[in-house]
Amino acid sequence: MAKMTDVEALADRLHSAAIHLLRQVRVQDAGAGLAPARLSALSVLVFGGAMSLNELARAEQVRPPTMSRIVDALEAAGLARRTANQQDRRAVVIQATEKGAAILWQGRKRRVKFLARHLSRLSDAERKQIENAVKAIQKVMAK
Amino acid sequence: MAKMTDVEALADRLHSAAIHLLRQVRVQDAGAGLAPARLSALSVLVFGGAMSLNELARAEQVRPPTMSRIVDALEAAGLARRTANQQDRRAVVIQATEKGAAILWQGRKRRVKFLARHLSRLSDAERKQIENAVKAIQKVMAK
DNA sequence: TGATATAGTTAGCAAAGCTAATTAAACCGC
DNA sequence: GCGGTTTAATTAGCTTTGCTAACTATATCA
Repeated sequence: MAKMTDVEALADRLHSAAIHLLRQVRVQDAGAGLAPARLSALSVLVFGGAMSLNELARAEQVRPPTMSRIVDALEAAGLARRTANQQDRRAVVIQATEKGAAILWQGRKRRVKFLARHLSRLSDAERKQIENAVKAIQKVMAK
Repeated sequence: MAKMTDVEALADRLHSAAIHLLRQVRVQDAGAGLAPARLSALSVLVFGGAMSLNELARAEQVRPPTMSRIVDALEAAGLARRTANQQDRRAVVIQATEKGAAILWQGRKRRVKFLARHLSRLSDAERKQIENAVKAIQKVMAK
């Protein structure tokens, strides 16, 4: 690649590593029987608690109509529930059901165990490096 | 989260960091005017050189019919070319055009510069940690 | 040569993204 | 407190990207 600074070369490799990592992890999600966008939205609901459609759409970096349809599907599958917001009757309150939370925990466990199985082949020192790198990335990519 | 080992906790945070990183980077790709799967396939062609449809599909972890349609779109946009394989006349040879390579380099540059801008706010030591982490991840996720 | 395997495409479906337009409620200025 | 504007969500309709099943054409092999 023509004339890249060191930082750019690092950025390039970090990007590539993130892509490959997520590709492999995504294979695990097939077992959940829930399409990726739905699983991801459900995850936000389970970990973030009840929220409005706009909030959920923003959290998932998706437009409201897209999220509206995803919530339709989650509701149809009995994994989430829309209720009225009494303070603002234009808005809806979306929350995960018990069943939704249960399904999500299973999927998350599968994914994390898959990754952990790989990471366990590394040395403690290497894992420590990854931990520090994750911290640095979170710091710098936040907002 | 109920009873997670240290390695699992690290896996969880690594997973989350990768998702957030790629989400932000993907925003940059909007500027390429090329849908994500097309951009990604084109990238494989530019960096991996000419290959068959099956090889390209495998590289992108996608089924042949899906890739066939993506290549249709790349051809229609003048970014890739199908030619006959003389040794095996069932197969096609797919390669990026000059225009395809040029577009890809632009997009890649934009993406890498975006990431590099963020990474440049870190210390040398932190970047070194990320570099080591990337190496460890590549080692362990390869294959 | 005839059966089988392989490369690619076509057809048709589902999921997930978008914008534009619509409906209903809330808010605000006077 | 009424009229205009803003905001929350949905509906409609398009595109892209994924899949499987079925088909065509070529290659391979017994």
